[in-house]
Amino acid sequence: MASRAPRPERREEPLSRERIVEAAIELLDTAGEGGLTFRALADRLATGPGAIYWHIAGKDELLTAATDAVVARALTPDPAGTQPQEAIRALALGVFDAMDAHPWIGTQLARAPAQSPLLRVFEGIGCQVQALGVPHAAQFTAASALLNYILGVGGQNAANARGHRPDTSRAEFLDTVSASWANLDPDEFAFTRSVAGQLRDHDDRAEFVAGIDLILTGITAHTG
Amino acid sequence: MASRAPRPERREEPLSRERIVEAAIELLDTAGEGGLTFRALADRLATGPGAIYWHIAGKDELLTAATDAVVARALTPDPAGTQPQEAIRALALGVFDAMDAHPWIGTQLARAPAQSPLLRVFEGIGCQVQALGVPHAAQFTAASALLNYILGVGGQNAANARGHRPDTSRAEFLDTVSASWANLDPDEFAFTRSVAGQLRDHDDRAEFVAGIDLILTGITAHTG
DNA sequence: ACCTGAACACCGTTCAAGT
DNA sequence: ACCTGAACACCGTTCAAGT
Repeated sequence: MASRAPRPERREEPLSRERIVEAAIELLDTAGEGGLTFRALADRLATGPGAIYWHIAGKDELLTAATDAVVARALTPDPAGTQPQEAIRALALGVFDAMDAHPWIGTQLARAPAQSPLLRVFEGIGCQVQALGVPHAAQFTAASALLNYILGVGGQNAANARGHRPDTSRAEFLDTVSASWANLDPDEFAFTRSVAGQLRDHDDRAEFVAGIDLILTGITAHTG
Repeated sequence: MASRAPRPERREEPLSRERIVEAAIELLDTAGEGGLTFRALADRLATGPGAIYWHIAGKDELLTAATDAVVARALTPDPAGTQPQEAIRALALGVFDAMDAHPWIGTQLARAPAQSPLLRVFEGIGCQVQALGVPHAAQFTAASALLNYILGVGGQNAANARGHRPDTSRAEFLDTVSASWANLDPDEFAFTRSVAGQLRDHDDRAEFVAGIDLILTGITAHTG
């Protein structure tokens, strides 16, 4: 009665770090954050769980490598000559879109110590902050603020993705949350109730950029 | 040879949801995010793992309840009559200090769906954003930006706390990271290298408020 | 050098049995 | 009603044995 697992593809190529990471990304995308186990991964690669350890030290390294690969793809170098503000928006949107397509990297980035690939994002933002003419002493704060905002959004995206069934549409989800906000106690949650409507109609991506722009306004306020 | 576990305190009071949550907070604080298991918790409460399930649905609910309790304590109502900007700073710092004392809530808040206790923070921020005179259409964006920034910082704090041994001092940790930044490839990480010094000397808490102020500047830029 | 898969030391969770 | 603790179905990880 035990149904056969979806038969693993014939393994022609030998195992490699890259094939393992690629399979892990697929598993995370299709089965969610809880779906990545060494056994499931080994099944997909038509091998035993132990084989993976020859190429990867452990689960932490696997998760980091998977996040690294996805973020690296998102960080295509922007065309030279763009204005700093536009370049920052492009960079941030690149990360946002990657987090939208692979919600699990939101969780992962929030957990990653200040190492690659987070550092690459920080570097990219920082360069443009410099280009904006922000005084040196304020550059660290400015770049950190932008990065932390991006990470916060990513975490929330990941949490929301975990929160509902993958088949419920975005609009459906927003409707549900919006309705629950509208039903909150008016004494305790006056503000939240008042923006419940905005939540229902909002566009995640536009909202995300609006936040970036808000911070950019703050960064450049004293710069001219 | 197996050393006795630190003997559980005599259990005089009956088990209760509150005692369980309190013990969970202690365990998370002392043993870290990985230290909270139903078995360890049961030991501390001088009972079996199954007993806990009579009071709490499962681990997710336990984690949520623990975070809820800690955040609730941090959100003491600020004295009436404070300026909105100051009230937002106080609110944010309350959350920051809580995350500093209990790094695991950084992870937890980043994971929490838009439910309590996150919602209470959002509500508090939103009220003050209203008080700032931000137009209604922009209030949601403004409050979200602040909240997401706070969550991002919390996630990084938690990641850093996980990253090093609990006995290494803050200064030691910053020294290590700063040194590793200073050793990065100058071609790829010019900006990051240039702020390595600022990282070593910075004050987390002051840096956090500086970020809040940056966003507040952006929020009020078009308001007068 | 690389792969295999049984085995180990854990988890969260359940549940029959007790009081 | 509440507690107990063995048992179940998992995990990540290791490792002797194979090729």
